[in-house]
Amino acid sequence: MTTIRDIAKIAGVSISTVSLALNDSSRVSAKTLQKIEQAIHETGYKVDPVASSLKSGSSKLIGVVAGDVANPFFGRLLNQIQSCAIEKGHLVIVSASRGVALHEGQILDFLAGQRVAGILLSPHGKDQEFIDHINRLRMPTVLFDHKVEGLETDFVGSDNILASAMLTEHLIRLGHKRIALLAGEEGLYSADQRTEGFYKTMQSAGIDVDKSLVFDAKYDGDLAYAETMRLLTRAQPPSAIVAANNVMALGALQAIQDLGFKCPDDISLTCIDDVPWSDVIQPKLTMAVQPIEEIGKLASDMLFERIAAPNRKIEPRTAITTPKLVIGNSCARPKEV
Amino acid sequence: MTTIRDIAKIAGVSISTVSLALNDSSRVSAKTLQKIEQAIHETGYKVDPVASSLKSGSSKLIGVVAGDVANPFFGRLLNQIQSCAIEKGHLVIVSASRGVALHEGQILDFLAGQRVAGILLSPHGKDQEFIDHINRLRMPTVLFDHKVEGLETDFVGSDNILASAMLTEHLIRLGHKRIALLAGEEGLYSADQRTEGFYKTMQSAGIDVDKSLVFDAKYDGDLAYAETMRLLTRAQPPSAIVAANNVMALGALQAIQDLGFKCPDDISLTCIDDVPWSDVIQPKLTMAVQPIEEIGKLASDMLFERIAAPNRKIEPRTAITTPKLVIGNSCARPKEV
DNA sequence: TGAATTTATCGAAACGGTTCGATTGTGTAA
DNA sequence: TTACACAATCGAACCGTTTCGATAAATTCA
Repeated sequence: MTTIRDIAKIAGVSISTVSLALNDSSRVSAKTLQKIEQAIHETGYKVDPVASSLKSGSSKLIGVVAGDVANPFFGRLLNQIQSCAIEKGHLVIVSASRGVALHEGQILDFLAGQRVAGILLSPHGKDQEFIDHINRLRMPTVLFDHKVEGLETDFVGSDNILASAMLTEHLIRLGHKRIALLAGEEGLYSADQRTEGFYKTMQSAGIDVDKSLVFDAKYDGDLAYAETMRLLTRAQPPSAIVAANNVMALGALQAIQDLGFKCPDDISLTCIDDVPWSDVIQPKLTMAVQPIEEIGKLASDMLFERIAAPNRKIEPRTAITTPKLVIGNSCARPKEV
Repeated sequence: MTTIRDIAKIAGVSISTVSLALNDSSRVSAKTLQKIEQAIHETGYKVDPVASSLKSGSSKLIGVVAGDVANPFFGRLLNQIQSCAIEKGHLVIVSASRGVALHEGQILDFLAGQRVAGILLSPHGKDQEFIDHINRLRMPTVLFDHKVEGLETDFVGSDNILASAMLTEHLIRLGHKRIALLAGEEGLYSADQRTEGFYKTMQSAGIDVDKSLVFDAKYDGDLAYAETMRLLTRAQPPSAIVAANNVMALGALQAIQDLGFKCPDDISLTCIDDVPWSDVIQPKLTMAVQPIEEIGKLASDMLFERIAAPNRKIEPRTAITTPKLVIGNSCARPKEV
């Protein structure tokens, strides 16, 4: 491998001059710069990122930590983050924080150890210890998906309350009153917000929520399947279901089909989040879709802004994207109204 | 930050002794080891991975390079690789090789620069220059999905020929003769194999392939959509379609639905690859599914075996997994037989 | 008991950069 | 001409490890 020493020797200058030229070409004279560039070109020299990280304390890597890496939602997000990162000459270390032997904190430590330039995090933890941990890293951090109260970082998410409100409102307008909610895991920021949007909308429509129609299915497809089975076979079943995410909606749809019910004739179904290839699913689901690529772009931009200006003090920012209501044919008027 | 120097001072030994103890505890006496461990425990010391990489030439990172990061197929694979890596104390740098500003070779160089312990690669290139490039890296490498002739590395893939043969055979048994193929991009290893499996099966059944029914849709959903439109509206349309991957199948299905055709009544459809939540798609597709998690596990195991024994010469291995035929209800007997 | 091995530990030289303070050279104002 | 500012360059220390060769101590063997 050719090192900076070799370049210095070939160009006939000192090592420090080469380093200076490499990091800020205006610091050396045009003549020297030319000699150095020539030497670099001849040898195909590349600065060693590891050595550089060791001394400078920062690398061309960013860390992305999210819950479920297999969810297509995350795939699209990662894809977007990835292109943004590459544009800035960075690569992405990605890790799941759940369902993995390592604790979320350990993963963050690992990333910090690698001197990543910044972290994009969909946090799982939310207690004070977690907050302290993040603060201790002193690293550009942007949260997405889940906001953590008391943590002074940037945050990008979509308007969860609006999303479930949209869907609930849509159903109410069709005449539904007995609306079930397949909620996400209680305690998770996005899940709680989505639940809140549901309750609020029902309330302002003057409809009492039947608590037995609200179930914490923890964003899990199988739980949603089981609960939908129960909902459809009970006395006084709901006439519509709001699923707080895509996976649960598909679980519910499966249950509906397996029981031989027809959607939307027997029951209406809506959900938050996009479903891959939703166009070919019959019935086409009515959904509140989040602009995933936009979220990825916003989060990346915020992060790289901080990375570019490491010493400047930037006030924590919050970006909330607006979900879009996509009307399918999974909702109809309730049978007896 | 506490460094190895601090530990040495606290334990009252030299730096090199600490390093020795850290990397192979049998190299130091029990008494010294105990003192060192005590000091580490007190301070919460962690070795600096970057400094370690610089000197030792290897890190606890592995690189994964694949075509399309947004495809759920890759999401599930990544998920699997990820857990395997974490089990071995490694994290994953992931990058797309296509549709990205950087060239595949540059990404590999970047990874090598980071001293990744090994690379999992679904290669895009296949020419001699590419082969030389990989060889020059001298790094544990496992290829998946696409095999490159002439490259002496491990390879994990599924039996593509068998996969398309299964589907074609299935259709032939139902009585189909005019079968269309939506092929993957010509020149890509997996695509060519899938095409080969189709032709072979048709041949041994004594059916002449109508070349106008074979179309290179480049694994692309939109192209498949357009071609299916053409196929269905032409004179003498096919009675069945084999799609070489999931994305193209969904494009085809969309076209079928948009034209008001019924699957499988008007046309049968099958594909290679799993489709996320295929159970709720009507009709449920008949598919040859690859054992994604198994592929991820096999590839990771091979890689970490090489990483664990860096100097041992291991002959290149090839693992071919067997796809499974999943019967849905997207295939029926052709209309007039 | 003395020589030959083995074991435990150490000092110092890397690994390949960055960066600070010092040095030299050039142009400008007094 | 002297003094001073400023630009260009340099030497050396440092980032936090690993590892090699050397040394000292302990053990084995004849």
